[in-house]
Amino acid sequence: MASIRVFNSLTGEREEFKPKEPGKVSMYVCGPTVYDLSHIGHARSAVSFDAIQKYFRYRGYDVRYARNYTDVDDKIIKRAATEGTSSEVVAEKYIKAFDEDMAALGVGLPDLRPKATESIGKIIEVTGSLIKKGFAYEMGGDVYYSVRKKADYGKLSGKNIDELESGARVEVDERKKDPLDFALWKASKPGEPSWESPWGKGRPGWHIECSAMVLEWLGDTIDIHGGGKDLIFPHHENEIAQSEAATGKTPYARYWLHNGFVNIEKEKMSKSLGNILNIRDALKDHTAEAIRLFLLSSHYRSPIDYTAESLREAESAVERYYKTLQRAAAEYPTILEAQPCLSCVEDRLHDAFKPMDDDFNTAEVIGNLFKEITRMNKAMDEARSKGEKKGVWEELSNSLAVIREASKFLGVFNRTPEEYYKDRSSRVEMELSAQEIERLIAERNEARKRKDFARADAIRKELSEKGVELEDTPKGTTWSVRG
RNA sequence: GGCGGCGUACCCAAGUGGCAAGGGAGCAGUCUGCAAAACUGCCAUCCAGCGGUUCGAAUCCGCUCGCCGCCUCCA
Repeated sequence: MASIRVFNSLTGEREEFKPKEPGKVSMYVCGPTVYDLSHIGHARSAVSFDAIQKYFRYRGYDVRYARNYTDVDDKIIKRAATEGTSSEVVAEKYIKAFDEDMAALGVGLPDLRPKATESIGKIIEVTGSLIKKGFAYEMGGDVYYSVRKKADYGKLSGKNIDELESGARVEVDERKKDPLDFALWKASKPGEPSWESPWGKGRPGWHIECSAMVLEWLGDTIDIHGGGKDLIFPHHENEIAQSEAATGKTPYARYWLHNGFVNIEKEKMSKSLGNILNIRDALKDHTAEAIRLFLLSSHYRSPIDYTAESLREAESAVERYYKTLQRAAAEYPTILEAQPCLSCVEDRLHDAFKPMDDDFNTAEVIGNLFKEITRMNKAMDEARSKGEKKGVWEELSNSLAVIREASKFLGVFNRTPEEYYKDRSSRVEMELSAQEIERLIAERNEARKRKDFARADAIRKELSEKGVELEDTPKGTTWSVRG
């Protein structure tokens, strides 16, 4: 079996993926800080790594995948204050919302979903050992990591300490020995969530929690660490520093994978622009499947632009697939239920999925799936014009096999046409009931039989104005709701 | 100022040394009472520009122009 190549942010190159233990993959991806609804950027990260994780499994790896919830943080505390409630309540509320959004997008549950607050013991332990080893120091109840204690600080982001400091954008904190030193442990103010520690009551800093959760659940060296590109500095840089200092083992993560950003109509999503797109708002306008297809239609490291146009295109692409399925089922009953023959398409599967082995190129795989869709339609067209169905069933079955295998890791094209159209119909406020539509279709077909095409066209027009589109097929008239 | 990325047709987007995937739009045709869908054909002699390396480059190197990200919480 061909090996998988991954782009490693640490080296800036594509490398052959060699896990620490053959056949096994340990993987950690930074999850959300749960102080608000998650946005389309979280969706991209989650969907990208979901596909990656599923592909490893598809390829037979034994995967242990963790994605955390940061449930103790300044923003959560602030939010709790404005809502007049506790951090715990805020965190729980948005963890639930995040989980719902992920489920809607078909993101599988990671094997482990640790919360920062559940690893406080480990955080204190790691912090303590960093002090003991001289990498961290205590200052009035705070504990800081000393970035100058390890020579290789900056190796992930390609920065060096002196240049960072000349940037002078780092706030100066008198308690720190060096402006770049970061908090491992923060003394808590009254009313804030806090835990007893050797340095008094306090709470963990941001970076240490991920290190602690990784060390606690996955070990000293993991295979893959993922997250958004923006986390490279300082978050992941700091994670590497503190983890490698604490364990004395290098590397902390063998491969670092970072996904690109989502822009909205060519602009960066930001609070100040007020263009943060929540996942649930996106789901109001588009099907989850179209959103997922859109996210996977570009390489995970490239920036992508979320626009009304690009989503409409994704929606059309999804519809093209289900229309083809619907047609296949109409012309070749039971084709969708039949067991496909995987051994018949071994070579095609290999060719179609090969791009995944080169840094998870989902975009190219999707392109290959559309070739299969064209192939299905072509076979059915030829059979119809020749009046000879011989061989078509196998042709359809083989293409379906390829698409369905891909859907195991892409997470799209995995529904029946009925489910798809039902979902689309339910998204539109229907002025007409299904029964009413069926009645009008029957009336129109009567008119067509009488060759009363004026009446027939009037009914088509009437339905169209209400968002219902008709299609006359050899098997009768079908209708769908315009998305 | 420092670090990094990107620039492929009307739009989106693969391609990472051997004669430019795929989706959308458009045009023409087949089919259809009409329409839609589907299918067929057309749609980048060229991959921001200029040099260089090479038998051969969109793909490697250099320079120029343009866009973007990070350096501060951030997926």
